[in-house]
Amino acid sequence: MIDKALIPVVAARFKALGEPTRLAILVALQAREMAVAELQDATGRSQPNVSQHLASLAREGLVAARRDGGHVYYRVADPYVTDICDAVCRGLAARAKEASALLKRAVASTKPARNRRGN
Amino acid sequence: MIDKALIPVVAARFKALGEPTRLAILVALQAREMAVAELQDATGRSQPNVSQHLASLAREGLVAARRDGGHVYYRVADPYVTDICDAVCRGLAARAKEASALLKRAVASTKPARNRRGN
DNA sequence: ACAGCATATGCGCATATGCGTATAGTCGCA
DNA sequence: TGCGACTATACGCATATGCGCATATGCTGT
Repeated sequence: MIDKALIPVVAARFKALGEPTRLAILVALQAREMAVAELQDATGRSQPNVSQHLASLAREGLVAARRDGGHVYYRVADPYVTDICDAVCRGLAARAKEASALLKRAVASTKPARNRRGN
Repeated sequence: MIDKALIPVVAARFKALGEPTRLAILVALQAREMAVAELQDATGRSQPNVSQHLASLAREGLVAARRDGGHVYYRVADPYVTDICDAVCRGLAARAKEASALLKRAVASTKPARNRRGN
């Protein structure tokens, strides 16, 4: 799976992804490259905060910047980000499905069910 | 990619993965289910700390516990964990390759190269 | 050169988080 | 039931982290 020596490196990357604002930035950038002000609007955070999170993401190589006049446009730099998120979502979906099945059964045994013998 | 409403949920999962000790636990459990004491040995952390991290992972549904006598055996509960890590590693590999290429070129232009014209 | 917008950085604060020590709970066994 | 091994929880501490405010830096047009 993962080499033991790489654990801190991989963890750092997960850590970068494990913050709602940063993840929101990445999601927004999935559609197209955006300037800081646009990302500020997309996330509802202050401009300095967005800049800080962008710096974190850039340090991890997850986004890259491009200067154009007075604006700086950011884009997703790691093509596997989508794959990563998809895999996480599959896991969450499986977990949700399981949980809902458990709930259903719990409810069924709480309401003894009409027209049914043996409870 | 990700629904906006799910961002906090997904981020929580990444956060759980974004800690070296927790990631080390998951890597160890990839091989086989293990008791807490074994994981303590595998990670080099104190027993209470391992228990805490296991609790975090369990809350996220990433691991599950099974009691057997005086021992509690933990196993990976999300089958997609491997996929997630693989995707992250692919991204890291791509980034490393790029960086090494840049370094090579930098070195090449620093040592102007013998038997070569036009520098 | 100056004014003004867009972005980055420094700083302080409140909270979150990882860690170890101490302690409590759980189980099997005599 | 009492003891010992295994695991979970409580607590306190040091550090890390996210946040906004203030300010610095960079670029453009006048």
